[in-house]
Amino acid sequence: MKLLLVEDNELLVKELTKQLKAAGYVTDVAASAMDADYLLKESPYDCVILDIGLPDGNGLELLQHWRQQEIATPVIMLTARSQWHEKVEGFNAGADDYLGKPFHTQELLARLQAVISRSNGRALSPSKQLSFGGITLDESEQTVEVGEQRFELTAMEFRLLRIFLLSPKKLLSKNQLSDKLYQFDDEKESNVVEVYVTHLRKKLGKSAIETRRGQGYIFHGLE
Amino acid sequence: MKLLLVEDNELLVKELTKQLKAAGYVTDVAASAMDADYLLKESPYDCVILDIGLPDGNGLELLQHWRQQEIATPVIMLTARSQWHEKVEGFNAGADDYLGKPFHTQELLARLQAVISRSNGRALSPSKQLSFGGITLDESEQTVEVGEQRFELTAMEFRLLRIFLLSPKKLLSKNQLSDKLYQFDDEKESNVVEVYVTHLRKKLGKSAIETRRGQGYIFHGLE
DNA sequence: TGGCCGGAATGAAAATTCTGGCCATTTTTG
DNA sequence: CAAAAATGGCCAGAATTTTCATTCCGGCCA
Repeated sequence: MKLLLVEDNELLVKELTKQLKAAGYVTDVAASAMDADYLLKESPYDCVILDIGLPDGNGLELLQHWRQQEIATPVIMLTARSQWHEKVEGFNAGADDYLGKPFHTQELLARLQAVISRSNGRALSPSKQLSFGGITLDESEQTVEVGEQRFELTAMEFRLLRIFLLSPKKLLSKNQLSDKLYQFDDEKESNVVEVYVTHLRKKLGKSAIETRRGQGYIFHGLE
Repeated sequence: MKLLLVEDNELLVKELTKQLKAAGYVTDVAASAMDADYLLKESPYDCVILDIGLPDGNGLELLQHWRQQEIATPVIMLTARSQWHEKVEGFNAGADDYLGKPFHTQELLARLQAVISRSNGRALSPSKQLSFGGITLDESEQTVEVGEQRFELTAMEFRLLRIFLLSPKKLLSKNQLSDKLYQFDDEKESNVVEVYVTHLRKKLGKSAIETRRGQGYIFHGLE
């Protein structure tokens, strides 16, 4: 799961990336509208967290620019607490949600979950858990429930499984997967994806993930 | 489709040949101007990728030499990013295109496609696909569209079909075909071409490729 | 120091390519 | 004109290459 954080306050960036990482997100950071624009066109993010006040331009304009180009990546806007009118404009410009600063990280995480699930066409269960075909992921505990059993997941396993759960029954190529698993700049030439598919299969059962030779993997749950 | 890569940087050569192979090209490599000159006279390449900075001579001089001899093989020059003046000289010397290093492989592939199609007198469709008589080749996916149907192609089938599509309605001998299908030093003494013509006919329909006994094949598309 | 991650190595499995052969058709030859 | 030779179509098994599964190991961070 890959996020683009557009924010120039270094302190905030440092803190947020730490928290986001702990929650299993990979985060690229852009400190300016220009960088953000470049990065968004380079790789597919699951969500953009966009500060309204940017050094080289207005966050809102950037967002409008994207929407005009039919870039549909979900966007959560960050605004100063008082600026209600701006918030409203934010909606009109096509933001999917907004958050007044300062905010609790928990709040941001909750909205991320909601926005990303929605954009993948998946509704969350009332208990806010991702689930498909008898396999349920507990995001706060980073554990998985398979039928009666419950397993702990390593960070990597958790991230991979979440990606599968967001797009069940869909073919995902190894490149798509590693794009979502790793940062923009560390291109990997290795078989980590395969390795972790193996790990997940040990916990979920062999048939939960089908491999399409030469194409990628498909997540089926327990059938 | 056969390329001659003239480049002495081993690392670059290794990476490029891999990518070119994946895109369905057969690539011979020359590390020096002398080798390049020799190889070009030995076998008919569809395009030469020529580094301007060679150990035993200047790439430009080599190119000029060829053009003086009326060798018309398309040439794409590789130049250091900054050297604009050299680029211009490149055109004067008869290069068909140039590319500043470093470059994205995608860029090179796009230009190869363009240069090769042009030199065969075939224009690409706006969507950059080769097409003739109801048969359309998708180069990025390595699939064909025949009327309503779509088939996947193996690497060999893809390469062969591309050759036919570049020269529709023209007689191509089996030798010409296998020249373009295999590397300089691993000429096949067998009936592979016939075998793959058979394979293609299964997908394109029997009449798409006419046999001229004792001479070769002619590609007609769907009539 | 222990668990996790990334990468390499190894072996298995699958897909593709190649080979040789046999048969059908066309061309050549006596 | 008929028989022989040459050529191409096509198949099935062998060989090769590609892709994937799995294990192992060094390094890193907590």
